[in-house]
Amino acid sequence: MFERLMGRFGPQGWWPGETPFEVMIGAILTQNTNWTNVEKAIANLQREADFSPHGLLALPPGRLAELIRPSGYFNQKAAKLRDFLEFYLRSTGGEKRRMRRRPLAALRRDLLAVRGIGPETADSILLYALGKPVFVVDAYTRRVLSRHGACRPDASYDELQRLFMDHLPPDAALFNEFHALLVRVGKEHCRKSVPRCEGCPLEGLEFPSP
DNA sequence: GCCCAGGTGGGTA
DNA sequence: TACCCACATGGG
Repeated sequence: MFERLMGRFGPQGWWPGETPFEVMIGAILTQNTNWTNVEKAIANLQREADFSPHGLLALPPGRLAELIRPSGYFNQKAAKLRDFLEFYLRSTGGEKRRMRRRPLAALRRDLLAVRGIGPETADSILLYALGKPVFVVDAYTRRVLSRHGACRPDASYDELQRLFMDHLPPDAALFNEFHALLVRVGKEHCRKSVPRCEGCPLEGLEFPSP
């Protein structure tokens, strides 16, 4: 799958964010939301609050919600962002590299304990912000794989994650590209409304039955 | 107007 | 565990 996708689309250059911190904020804001809407919200935060953890946390909660309005679910996401910012400051204690140095399993567990961070957001932060070899599963991953008979349509997050991580080397660069490519092919060929994958580069691949 | 978008947490049985 | 639901904007 990876070779076919890479051959068709080439490197995707993910994640679209300047700093690890920006990637983390983007990971929360993009939950069930189009990335272009997230870009508007991030632009607002950069313009109005210098995009620093302390700067964002210093905003009145209502103001924060107003700034991220374009990303949708803005009231919920404002509360999630504040909870995450508290966690971020606690975890780094002013020393940004501290989070990256922690053992992976413990860090993932602590991320999942933050209100508003579920498995996909936690793993996106681990992989795309911190460079950890963790495979990110999302709606596209499930749809693309089930369309091509590589998993059941109702496969769980952990099940899908294991499918990749048990069969690939723990390589963050590989996981980064693979997930981004799955999103790309999901958008262009395995769309929800189009049951046929017209011209899909994965056409004809065979998988062992689950 | 309608569908969709890089989910998550709370409630209920 | 297995559903069901609220949350919300913006683009095609």
